[in-house]
Parts: sequence; structure tokens; C-alpha cells
Amino acid sequence: MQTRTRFAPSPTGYMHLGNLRTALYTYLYARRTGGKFILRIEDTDQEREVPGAIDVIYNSLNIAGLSHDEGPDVGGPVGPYIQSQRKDSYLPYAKQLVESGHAYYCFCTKERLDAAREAAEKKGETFRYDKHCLHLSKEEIQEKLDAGVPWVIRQNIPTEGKAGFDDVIYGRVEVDCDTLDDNVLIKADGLPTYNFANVIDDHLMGITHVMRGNEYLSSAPKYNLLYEALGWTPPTYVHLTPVMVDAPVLGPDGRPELDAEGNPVTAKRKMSKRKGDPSFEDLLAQGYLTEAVINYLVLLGWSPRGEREFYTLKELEEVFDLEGLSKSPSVFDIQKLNWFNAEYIRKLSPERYLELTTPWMAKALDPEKFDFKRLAELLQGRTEVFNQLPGMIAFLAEQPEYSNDLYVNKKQKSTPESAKAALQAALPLLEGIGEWTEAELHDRVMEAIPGLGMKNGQFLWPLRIAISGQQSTPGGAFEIAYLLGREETLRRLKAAIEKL
RNA sequence: GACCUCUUGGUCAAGCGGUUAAGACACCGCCCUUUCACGGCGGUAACACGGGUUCGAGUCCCGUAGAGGUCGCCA
Repeated sequence: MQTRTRFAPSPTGYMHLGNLRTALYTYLYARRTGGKFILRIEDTDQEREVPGAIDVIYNSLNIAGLSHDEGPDVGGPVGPYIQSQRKDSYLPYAKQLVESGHAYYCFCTKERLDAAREAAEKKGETFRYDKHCLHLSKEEIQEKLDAGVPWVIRQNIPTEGKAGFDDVIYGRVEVDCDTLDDNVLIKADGLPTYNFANVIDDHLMGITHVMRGNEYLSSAPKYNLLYEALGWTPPTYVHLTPVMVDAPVLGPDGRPELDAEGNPVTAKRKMSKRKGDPSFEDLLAQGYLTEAVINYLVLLGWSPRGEREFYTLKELEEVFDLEGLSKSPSVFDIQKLNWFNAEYIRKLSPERYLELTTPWMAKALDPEKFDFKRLAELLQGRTEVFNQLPGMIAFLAEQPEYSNDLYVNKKQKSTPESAKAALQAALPLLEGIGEWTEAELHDRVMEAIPGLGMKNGQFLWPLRIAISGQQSTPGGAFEIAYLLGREETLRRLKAAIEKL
């Protein structure tokens, strides 16, 4: 049988990284097994509608390269692929379940339920619907329906026995039915709940493997009860672990809590856009490369069981499997993502790098005044994330305030005194340079240093400090002098001598 | 609180009864070097705890602890 997997997000307006990873695994598994990857939009919650949110989903999947074979925009044999457009297909199944005794109409008011919930909580018990409406007679039900009393349909969970399901990652999971609640299947607005719509849609769409976050682990037994009642075969379940972050704990005042030593207390929690954790779009906007994000994400919760770490999407389509999936939650580590990103940036062609970084460099420098091409060559090997770029090159536009302490470098045998001597020797040397090119600067200076009785480092270290005002820079003294141009270099040099 | 699940270094993770318990990020040191970075070499660091089963347990079983999830007419 051909594999059919589905990614079923609800339109929230952004692509959560945990969701992207789920989509990635789901896509990969379909590709690996030569099956179909289906996109279904779960928008049964009318109150939460976000305009334009579906486009965000298309866009994110498109950027990530996760192309779907069937979906709202591309169509397919089992559409429509938007749940709100399928709203009429659920009720008949619910009614069928009512007929067979696996579900029932419920007319309880919100007030009654809230009171019951509160009472249960007071006694320290878990609230479960008391099957109050299960015992209504056929006539009573019809009467209320005719009278237009608002109703829902609830699943009728057996009062005894066990319910369970098999999961690829977790194995057999079983629970006692008496711990399960009679959940609502059809809401008062006539739309199905997520729980019900999922079961119906997955079956109707022929989904063979349901991959989803493991927050659904506890409701899966109920889904299987539904499949059973409907006489359907349940899909293969693959429950994925959540993506966590290790973040500072905020106190009641909104400030980070500190431990006895004054260090911020951190705790692991699920990644959350609402708590400020980045979404896929956020990462891209910060200057992460799609390939790097995908590569990092696929390894967060899945292991190819080898030493290899770099994979393109195409390569993943060949090697991804369910066996490598992790059972325990993974913590999102921005440092490792940064490393991946830096590696991918190095692999870019110089042309592509320049193209991608020009807008970032332009935030700090006037493209008319600086040689972006040369800058890009200097920067490519040392760029982790594009948004760090402006800060790395801002000193070219305007020299920062700096301390003469920067001239102290033990290894280069540089002190403020030796620096002063070096800079004083450098000034006439540079003033005498004919053609202001890196090669010329390099040759003239390097041939002069031995005659000054100085080590290279003793001369070049202070020169770079003097014209940059920073301890670390992209490129050395010659590159910076070239980028700055003759006039500005000499101006900064004179100011530095003055300052010493 | 009840139920379900998870637990190998700071992080991602390999391991699927016998290993000196891989590898990567981060961190530290050394080398290279006109800085930083890159690169090369090396290092610190882990089987949550307690019982079993077994000749032998990170690997199997049972407890304990900790963590996560669920308990909505949200998905």
C-alpha cells in the first residue's frame, strides 16, 4: 500500500519550529517511501481565525522546499483540503455513531458543566462528564431537538475495559477506559472538534501514517475507539517529541529569577512563539539560511546513526527513517544552529554571498563608498548569522571610541609605548604610498618593518588598532586600510598618535 | 491531583546483554597567524537513584525521584 502522510496545521499566522520539524519528518517519510505528502488545513475553530494565515503556511513550506502532492492550493482526489469546507461530511458519521450507541446527544448547558467541573476540582478529582444526557430517551431527545435546544454530540466511552493504540516510537500504550472523558465530537456550532475531524479526515483521505506532536498521546486511545466503532482500520501512529528551549525563568515582576550566586535560573519548557521564541520566519529574517535551519532541525529529534551531519533535503529524502526518531524531548540549541549556519555560509559561492549580504552591509555602510565585494570576501569565512554583519563593519563608517589599552598585546610584544613608535613610523610610510592597494600597502610596509627593528606583530597590531579602534576586525591592517581609503586611514592614524 | 510518557556529558545524540561508553556543538589548552575567525592537534565532561534478572546490565524487569504531556464545545 502506498504511504500517505499529512501535515495538518491550524492557521496561526506563523510557522512554529516544532511544526516545521513535524512537517519535515512527515514530508521526508512520504518521499522516502515513495508515497504522498498531503497538506490539510485545520481551521474548525472559527474564533481563532487569522487572516492571511494560510498563505503563511504555503509560503513557509515553499521556502523550506516541502512540496505537497495534495492540498487546498494544488487539489487532489480527496478534497477539499480545508476542514471548514468539509463541515458537512462529519455530522453523518457522528449520527452513525449515535445510532450504534458509540455517541450521544448532549444538551447540557455550559453553566451545568462549569459547575460540575468546579465541584470536581474542589474535591481534588479529575472532571469527567457524568453521562447525564446518555440516559435521555429517544422521545426526549427528539423533543429537545425540535424545540431547538442547543446540542452537541459526545463520544460514549465504555465505562470499563481498556483502550489503547500502537505507536511506532512508544510501542503499545494502554489506559483504563474509566479515566477517559466523553469528549465532544460535534460542537454546538455544528462543526466537529479537532479530535473528531481528524479521525474522519485521516480515514477519508486514506492517511496511512499519522505523525504529530506527542501532546496527542493521551487522546490517541479515544481515537482508536472511534476507528473501531466506525469499523475502520486505524493508521500507524508516530508521536513526535516536543522541541524545548532552556530559557530563563521569569519572576512575578517579569525579570529573570536569580539563584544564590546571582546567575539566572533557567528551565526547559516547550518552545513557544508567544513567549518570544523564534518562528521559522523569524529565523530567516535574522539571517539564517533555510538549508541550515532544515539541517539543524532534522537532527533535533532524529539521528541518522552515523558520523555524518550535513544533509541536503534531497539527501534526507533518501535516508530518513522512523527508527532514528527520539523518544525524549530535544532542547533547541541556538549555538549549534549558528554553527550549522556558519558552515552553510562558507559553502556559498562568493557571488551568492555578496548578493545575500549586500542588504545587510548596506545597513551600516554606504555601498557607494566602500568596496562591498572585497568586504564580502573578508567576511564570508567569519559570518555566523547575517544580522551580525552590520555590527562587524560599522567601525568602517565611524571609528568607535577606544582605549589605548587595546595596544597591549603580550604575544605581539606590543605596548602603548611601542605602539606609539610604530605608528609614528607608519605615518610617513603610508603617506608615501603611491597606489593605495592592498598589495602595495603590504609590500611597502613589510619591506620597511625589518629596518625599524620591530617584529611584524609589533608594528601591525597597533596599526590595525589605530585605524579600526577594535580588537577584532574582519581582515588585518592592510585590508582595513584599503577599505578605509587613503584619506580616512591617515586621518585615523594621526588621531591615534595624538591620543597616545 | 489523576492518567500517559520520558530520563547517556551544559546541548544534540550513538549504543539495541560483553565497548577503553562514539561523534557533533559549546567550553578549555596548544599550533598556525598582522587581530578575530577559519583550519590542525589535544583536553575537561555522561549512563538520575535503589532493588532485582543474568556469568555479565547504559542496554531487560520492578520501584523511587525528576521532567514533559493530557485532563476545553482549542488544535
